[in-house]
Amino acid sequence: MFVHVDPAHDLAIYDQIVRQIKFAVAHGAVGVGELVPSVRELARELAINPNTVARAYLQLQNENVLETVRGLGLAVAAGADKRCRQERGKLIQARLHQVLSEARHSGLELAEIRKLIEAELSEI
Amino acid sequence: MFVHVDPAHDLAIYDQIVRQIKFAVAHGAVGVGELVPSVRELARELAINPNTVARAYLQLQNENVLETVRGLGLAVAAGADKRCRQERGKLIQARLHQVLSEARHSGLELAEIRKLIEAELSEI
Amino acid sequence: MFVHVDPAHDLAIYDQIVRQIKFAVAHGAVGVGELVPSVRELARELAINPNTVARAYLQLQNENVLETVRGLGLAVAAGADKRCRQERGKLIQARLHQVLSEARHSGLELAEIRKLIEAELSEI
Amino acid sequence: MFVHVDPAHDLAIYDQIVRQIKFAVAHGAVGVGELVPSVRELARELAINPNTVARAYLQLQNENVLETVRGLGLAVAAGADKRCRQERGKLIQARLHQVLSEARHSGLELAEIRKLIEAELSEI
DNA sequence: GTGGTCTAGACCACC
DNA sequence: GTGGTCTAGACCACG
Repeated sequence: MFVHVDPAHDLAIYDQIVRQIKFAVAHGAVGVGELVPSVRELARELAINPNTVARAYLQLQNENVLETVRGLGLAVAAGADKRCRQERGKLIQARLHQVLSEARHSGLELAEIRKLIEAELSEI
Repeated sequence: MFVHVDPAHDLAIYDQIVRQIKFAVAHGAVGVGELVPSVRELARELAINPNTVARAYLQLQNENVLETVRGLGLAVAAGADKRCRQERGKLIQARLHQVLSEARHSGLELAEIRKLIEAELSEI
Repeated sequence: MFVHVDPAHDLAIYDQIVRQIKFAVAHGAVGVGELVPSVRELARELAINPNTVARAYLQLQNENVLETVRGLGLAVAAGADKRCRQERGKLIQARLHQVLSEARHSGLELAEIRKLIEAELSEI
Repeated sequence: MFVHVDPAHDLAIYDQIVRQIKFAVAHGAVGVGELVPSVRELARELAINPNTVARAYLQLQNENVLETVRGLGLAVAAGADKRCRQERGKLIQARLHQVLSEARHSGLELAEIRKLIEAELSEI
């Protein structure tokens, strides 16, 4: 399964599931039209409360990532792959913006910031 | 005053105060040994409950940023300025690391990441 | 239950709770990973305000003795047992040091101090 | 002067004064019948609030360590030296009792406690 | 059910 | 005046 969860993480469990499903959809790990695991199955697998999985799936439906296929379950919605990729890009950009602007406001010089960035990039 | 608070922000009010006091200490807006505004005064100024301010101040004491001067109030602890600056640096580095590694894991090419960074840096 | 509180004691109630939880952890009365009584339950049991219990638990989290398990409660953190035992040892040593050095400074002869100690030890 | 005060100490300032006066009396640093510094003089010397000194002196009068000498000030009361020495002895004994009993209750073996004590005694 | 946060108001010791 | 502690009761997100 492409989802794993860490109850000790500060992010809510249902949110971890949401993100990972979106991530999987963005990467094509699950294709458009494919069924995701049922609420009960995923809950059993992750050893968490089914309500938590249901909540994650509900949010994914509200964001048009998943859609119900009557009698079968939930499937990845048409266009969800593209939307997930876009969202991911925007998210990263927004976070990058926030970090860099905070770094600047906290008094670091541009040169110092560049140094930090290069150090991090070379690590990856 | 060097503290302002946004109750609509997702960060807890007491945490906003904690961060801003640390920020002020790191910048020298309040020097070592100086008194910070009293609990009641800051509460009145921010139009929040004194307990909330007290909680923020309590945490700052636990982190050795403030110390009580009995009967007078709370003062910036010795060495707090240096420690706050260091902490700030580490925090920024950690966040930068997280964002960049997430960017990399989400499939962006190094060249694309650099483009985003340059765009953000030039904005600042 | 392994916690009891004396409101007449000069030590703050929340601090009594903190110490007794640490004591229980050090002794293994509650094992690593086990849940401690919920805030509301302990408050009811001790007939005190839930906020007071919450404050004690907050401090125990800051000292890495407890950690939240979302939706379930607070559990003893990994390694907390060892840390609590160490802390207890250091505390006793520090207090012993203080008493003995005060005794010496107040003019008592070594022989007299030893007499006092033997008297106390035989009592225990 | 035989009194010095640390506002950062956790003990209340007035209590620090009380203890040090008693200590001085017990040692004979100030003899029976001798005058102690006036409230104003001591306050100026220690750079603290005169009310604080007054409170300490008040308590010392209540405990019959000092007595007023009309027109002159406060003097060490007759027999105060003996009483201070006795009190000091009892205090040390009580504290020793507390530390040793806590050490025992926290699970340390008698042999271990003795080791700690010897280590401390040899240091002094 | 759980903890986390916030408000409101009280009493205390200390300076 | 100051901070420290405690009570009472509310609302929230999470599982």
